[in-house]
This record gives sequence, structure tokens and C-alpha cells, in this order.
Amino acid sequence: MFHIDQRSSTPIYQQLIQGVKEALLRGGLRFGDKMPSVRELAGQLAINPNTIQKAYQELERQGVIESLRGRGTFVCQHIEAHADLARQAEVNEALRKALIEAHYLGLGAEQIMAMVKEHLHDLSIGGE
Amino acid sequence: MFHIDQRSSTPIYQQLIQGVKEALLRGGLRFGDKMPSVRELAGQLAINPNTIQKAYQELERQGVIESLRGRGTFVCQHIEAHADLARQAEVNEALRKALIEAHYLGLGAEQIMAMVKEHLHDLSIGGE
Amino acid sequence: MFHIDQRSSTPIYQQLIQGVKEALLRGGLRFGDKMPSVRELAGQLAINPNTIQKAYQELERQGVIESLRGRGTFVCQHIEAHADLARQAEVNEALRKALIEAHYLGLGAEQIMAMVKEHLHDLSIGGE
Amino acid sequence: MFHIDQRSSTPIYQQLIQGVKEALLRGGLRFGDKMPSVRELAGQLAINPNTIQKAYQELERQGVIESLRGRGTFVCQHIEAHADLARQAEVNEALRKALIEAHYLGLGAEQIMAMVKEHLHDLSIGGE
DNA sequence: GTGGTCTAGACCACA
DNA sequence: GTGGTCTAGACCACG
Repeated sequence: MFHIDQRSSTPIYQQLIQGVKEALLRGGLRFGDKMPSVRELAGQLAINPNTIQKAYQELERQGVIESLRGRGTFVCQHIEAHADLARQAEVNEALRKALIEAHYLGLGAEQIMAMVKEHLHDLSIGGE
Repeated sequence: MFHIDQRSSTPIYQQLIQGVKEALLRGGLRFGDKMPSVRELAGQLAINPNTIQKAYQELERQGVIESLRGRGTFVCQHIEAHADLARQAEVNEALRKALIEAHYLGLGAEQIMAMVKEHLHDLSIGGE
Repeated sequence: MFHIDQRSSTPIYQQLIQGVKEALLRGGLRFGDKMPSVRELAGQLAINPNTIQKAYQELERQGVIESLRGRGTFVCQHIEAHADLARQAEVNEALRKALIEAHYLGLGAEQIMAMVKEHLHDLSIGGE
Repeated sequence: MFHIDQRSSTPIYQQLIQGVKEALLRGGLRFGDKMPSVRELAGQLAINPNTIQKAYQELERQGVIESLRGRGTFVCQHIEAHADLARQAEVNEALRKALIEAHYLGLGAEQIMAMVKEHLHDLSIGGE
């Protein structure tokens, strides 16, 4: 269901969060869908249930999913991003860092722009 | 000389690496320049020398600077990055993640592209 | 498990790296094996954990082992070394130096060749 | 006169020692030849005179050269290597290490043997 | 003075 | 439990 790279330096639970958000963007997951249970997903991905739990909690905290006692966990309406300045600066820094690294890989501005456009299209991110 | 955020969750030594690379791109550091000594920089930034050392060693491994025994550490000519596929995929993922996060912040494609362009210009990253 | 000479002038962490590589060649360690944890090995060898850590990180950088967060460190499939010219020249020089030193010890070409062959056999280094 | 690599990880003074021994083997230096003065060589190689001094002292200690007060430093008769067991083990280890690294570079036994033979021929190291 | 190594001991995030 | 980061302080070789 989600692609997890055990070797990646980014924590598994963050990869999961990332994966859910991406699935939402690409349409694999829709508002109201039921998420697999913690145990089920842990089994499928061969990952420690604690790790799944941690990801779900974080996603709930971010308002992406919600868990209803006894019924399961569901994707909920995407709430408009609150203009959290700290978070904005953080994302901006991550972007800047990625661009620097891309340049150190030998890529020029045009190539980098092309990559960005491809990603945006791939993720179905359109105009405002 | 470099901006370090002690509170940030990203390791200090990585912030330093990032800072050196940025200074190089923006022209604050040039090929052949002598880097401040480990102890000196440690003093200026109020950081343990070992942490500076770790950053310098990693930068040396990446071919950004070189250490000459007993003489000091110097910025070296930037050799075209070797096409390390693993690293390339890594950077690509980081970029993708940053873009997804930017979108979750409520930014549209145009705004994101504008941000990217601004960063590239700011970092003096031009055509190949 | 590994033989460390505290008196040797070569750094402990390099002796460890060397030891792991040898164990791999001789079959004491195999692909997929779990390495002893940093703390465990530190205890066994009576060496500071940081030193073990340094060795492990360098081995990971060289692609010999890989660390999985929270799970441990594992020997990984030996991927064909990338043809790093600098490194190649380095090894070539080390070999040359060793041969010169062997000659200064009073050994002739035949004896040196015999030593080389013995080492290769001992390390199970066969044809390409 | 001698080839020095400022960047190499092996100390400059050791490179010098190595260079003198190699010149001796290849005939560039002969018994009785006068070595350049410390200052002269320091100037030629753009190296700190202390470093040259250190190399000369070590070479004298090893019986390769001798300095005569007021006259200069001269290459002296090559004394048959004394069977220093410690040194022998040391050289043996260096050789082993070089071979392991060569293997990790992706070289097979035949290629390594060929390299060894080439070096021996290149250094004019023949039968006992 | 420079960088390089090592120790001791602490704290953290991850699984 | 695992590995990863950081500090404080020490010692060494090199130039």
C-alpha cells in the first residue's frame, strides 16, 4: 500500500506520514476512506506496530486523519493549511537545502526547474 | 560567520555543512580560501570543537574542503560531482518531500515555482 | 571477536575497519549477519563506544555494513566498488610502499611474490 | 627531485624517506652521493625545513644516509637489513592491508599479482 | 599552531 | 534495546 524504505535515513514513521499525504494528493486515498488498522498495516509492511501508531498519531494531530473509538481510522476533510510561520520557514529551508544539494550533484538551474515541474505535475499540484 | 540554531532538530554539524556550502555558492567563501581553524570556529560559534571537526571531515569527504596537516583547512576546487545514483535518488526524494510540504502549506504551483526561482537566483545557481 | 592492538600507531577505529573487512573475506562474517551492537562490542573490546561508532560509520560509508535505526547494524551485500581513481591511486601507492619496505627488509622478488600469494590465499581472494 | 603530495594522508616527512629509498633503488641516488642541504631541499619542495630535517634524521637513524659535520649529508653503504622481527611483522601487515584494499577495489588475484610484478620490475627488485 | 584520535558520560529519537 | 549527536577534556603527530 505504501512504499517504505527501511534503509532510508528518514524515520519510517515519517515515511508513512509522507506516504499517506502523497496518496491523498494523487487520489489513492480520498476523504472518508477507512485507513487500514494499525495491526493490519504493521503486518503488511513488516514494521513494528508502535511505528505505525506513531505515524497515525502524528497524522491525526495534523488533522489529516481521525480515529473514531471502536470504528477505526478515517481520512478526514483536508483543513486549509493554517499560516504557521514557523512551519513555513521550515519548509522553505528544506526546499532551499534540497536545491543546494541538487546543484552539488552537478545540476544546473534549467534541469532543476524541470525536475520541480515534473514533481508538481506528478503530484497533481496545480494553480492555487 | 555561520548561522547556527542550537534549538533546531537538525544536527549542528549538518547545519554547518549546509552553511559552508551556501557560503560557497553565495560567494562568501571562494576556492583556495583558508577556513577558520577548528578551535577558532568552535570558539566563535560557542560549539564543541569535536562537532566542528565532524562537519569539516564530512565536507572533506564530499570534496568541498581539504585539510593539510599542520597547516589548516582550505576550500578546494569544486570537482564535478560523481553521478552517485543512490545520492541522486536521495536528493530527488528530498525535493519531492519539500514540494509536497509546500503544497500542504496551501501554496499553488505558481507560488512554489516562484519560490524555487528565488532560491536559485539567491544562491547564484545558473545554467549548467 | 576482533583483534585490537592498543599500542599500535594505527588508530583503533581503523584497526576495527580492517578487522571487519578481513573477517568478511575469511568467512567469519557473511552478508546479512548482524554486527554486534556498538555498546556490546565496546564492552567486549574494552574500547569507548564512540570509537566503535566511528568505525561502523566509516564502514557504512564504504558500503560494507548498514545501520537500521533501532534495529542494529548488518553486513550488506558487497557492491562492486566504484572506480574511484583517487582511491585506486592511493591503494596502488600503499602497495608500492609495502613492496619497497619488504625489499629493504632483505627480501628478494621470489620471497615477496610468495608472501603475496600466501596472503591472497589466506584471504580467499581468487580470480576476478 | 622528489615527488611530494601535500594532500596525501601519509606525512610529508615519510614521503621524503620513501622517495629517497626509492631513488636509491632506481639508481637516481648512489652510494656516496651528496644529498641536497636541508635548506636547499626545503626551498625546492616548498616545504618547512623542520620537515626535511625530520626526514633526514630518520634516514640517518635507519643507516641510509649520514651527515658529516660541516661537510653535508651523504648516501652511505646500504646495510643489510637486520632481521627485526617487529618491523618484519609490520611490513607484512602493511602488505596484507594493501592487498585487502586492492580486493575491495574490485581487483582479482591475477590483476593484483600483475600489479605486484610490475612494481617489482619497476623498482628493479630482482632475486635475492 | 594545526588537525586527528580517544575517553567518559550524557541525552535523544527510533523501533 | 538500537544507533546518532553532543560536550568536556585529554593526548598526539605534523609542520
